[in-house]
Amino acid sequence: MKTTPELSAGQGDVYSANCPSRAALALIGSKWALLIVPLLAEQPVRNNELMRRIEGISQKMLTQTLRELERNGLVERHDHRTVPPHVEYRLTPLGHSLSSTLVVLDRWAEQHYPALLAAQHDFDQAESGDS
Amino acid sequence: MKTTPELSAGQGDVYSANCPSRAALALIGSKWALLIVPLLAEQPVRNNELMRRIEGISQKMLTQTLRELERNGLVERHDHRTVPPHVEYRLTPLGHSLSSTLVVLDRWAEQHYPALLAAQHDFDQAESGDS
DNA sequence: CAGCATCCATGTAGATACTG
DNA sequence: CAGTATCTACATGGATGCTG
Repeated sequence: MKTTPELSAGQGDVYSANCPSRAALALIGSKWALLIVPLLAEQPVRNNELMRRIEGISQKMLTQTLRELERNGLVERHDHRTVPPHVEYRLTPLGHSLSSTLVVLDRWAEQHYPALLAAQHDFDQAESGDS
Repeated sequence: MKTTPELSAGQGDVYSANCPSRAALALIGSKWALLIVPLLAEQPVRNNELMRRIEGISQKMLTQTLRELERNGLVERHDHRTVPPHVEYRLTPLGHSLSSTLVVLDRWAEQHYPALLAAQHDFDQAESGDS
């Protein structure tokens, strides 16, 4: 029985600076991918609807993130080639497998952010009050 | 008293730009927190060992991330106040609850990065080859 | 509607040197 | 050993205007 499992040792893990899993982690942990992927898990969504449902994202970052997700095989882009343009984004099977863990992360944030805010308050109080 | 606010839609979710859960998500999804938290889940770790085990992190980013995690109630800092200094970091219960989802994310990256690399290859091929 | 190009402000992160 | 301080390079990301 290993107390330090394969998580922390050797090649092929996220703790190795040169392992590509680092880059993968950076992609899937990026600010907007964290929101886009779980949203696409429900059903295919168009560019414009993504803009509306993800508050605060810019067209630039949306396209940029979608492209990167597409490039990594997590998202498929379907251009209906109509006028006016109609482009749908949907998850690949690989994207769905990722989404199932990302939704858990999103829900963790939604459920626990009050605790984080409370902790921040206490911490900042102690900071200003210590002598 | 409601300890768990509405989680479903509208306010209180990560898709609302003004919701603090966005900031929470940014913290827990940050490059280094993604690595530090699961590592601390195993057992308390000292600063120096974190530096060694997390390849590529700088002292600055390590301290900075640990501080932010501490401020948000995810990590506890134990200063033994000895000479030479001996400081241990460990997860709080809240931190452990987060860690259980982060380890899944880390493992996803480790398991699927070959698929991402393959997709990148195909995508880049198609890019340069399309007409 | 979808998206690209450009400019520009800010944030992030590394290197280095110094301190309790 | 465990930080802090400072400076700087670079990436991130927003605003705007234009195109198919």
